[in-house]
Amino acid sequence: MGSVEKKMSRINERLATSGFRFTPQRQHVYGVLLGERDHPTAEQVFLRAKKDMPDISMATVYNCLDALVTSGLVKQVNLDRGATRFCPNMHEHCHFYCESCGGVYDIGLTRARPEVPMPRGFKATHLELSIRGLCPDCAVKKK
Amino acid sequence: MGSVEKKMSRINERLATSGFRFTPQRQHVYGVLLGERDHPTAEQVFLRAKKDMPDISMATVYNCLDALVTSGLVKQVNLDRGATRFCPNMHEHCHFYCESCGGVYDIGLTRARPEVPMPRGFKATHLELSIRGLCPDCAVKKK
DNA sequence: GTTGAGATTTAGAATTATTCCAAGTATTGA
DNA sequence: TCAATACTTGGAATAATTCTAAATCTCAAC
Repeated sequence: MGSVEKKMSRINERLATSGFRFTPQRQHVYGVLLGERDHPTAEQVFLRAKKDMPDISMATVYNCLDALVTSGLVKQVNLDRGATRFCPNMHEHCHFYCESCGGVYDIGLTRARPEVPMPRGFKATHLELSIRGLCPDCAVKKK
Repeated sequence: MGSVEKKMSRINERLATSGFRFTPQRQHVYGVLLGERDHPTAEQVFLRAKKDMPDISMATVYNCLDALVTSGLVKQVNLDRGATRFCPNMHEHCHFYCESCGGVYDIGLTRARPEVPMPRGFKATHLELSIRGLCPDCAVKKK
């Protein structure tokens, strides 16, 4: 069983443990995210989802994305003023944001996570690292 | 000369080196950010700025914020789906986002920045660390 | 299997956040 | 002084997200 199939099989229980139902729309939206790992916006997910499920609505796409995020199957990525992007990669990694083209890329994290001393009272649940700069294509063009 | 005055005196040259003019509106917007360090949205900056400069417009606030960000005087902070927030703290630090109340707090970074192995071709200009969780107030309430 | 409660989906309206535009004003340098 | 350019303003336009109400579906209890 491939990696994508494994992920798809986990969606049911993951949704359930967060109190959500497993629906064709949620499965399909998750499939769209797994299919093209380019950190699409809700709008892009909507357009892609409509190809195989023409009646799906934007409201449902938002609902599905929210359910997937809450269930811990998908990450929400906010790197600039534009639309939120979505990422089904739940391995520890960080995001690279290209300040020229706006593209977002996953960067693997090999080292241990950085230690941050929390001031008294703050309860951290997780840590996010992002990097801004130029992606390879834009770095070449800017020279 | 206090810290705020020092910062205000630097705004002129900083804007100039980025090709912007030093205007009363830009000075005032910067002052608003320095005055209350709670990571306000553009809307909040607008409301505060209007108190002492009643004719300033929303478009100008966006223009000023953009100029300040481009000049390296202010950071733009995107942690969730909501409006972009602005932060005049340019010391190395990270942001704590409270998932309950949406508040944003500066957290000092004592340790060295984490090392991230960049894939070939990517040119990183800077690194951002953010932490999600519960702020002290919300942590107590949730118990 | 019927029934009822609650979850989900849908289209579209509403709201929020940001950008764009055109006209007037200010500033700069020749 | 003049022209070019930057800046500000109000309002329109666009983009992103949330809300609403009605229809549909699912599950569990009966």
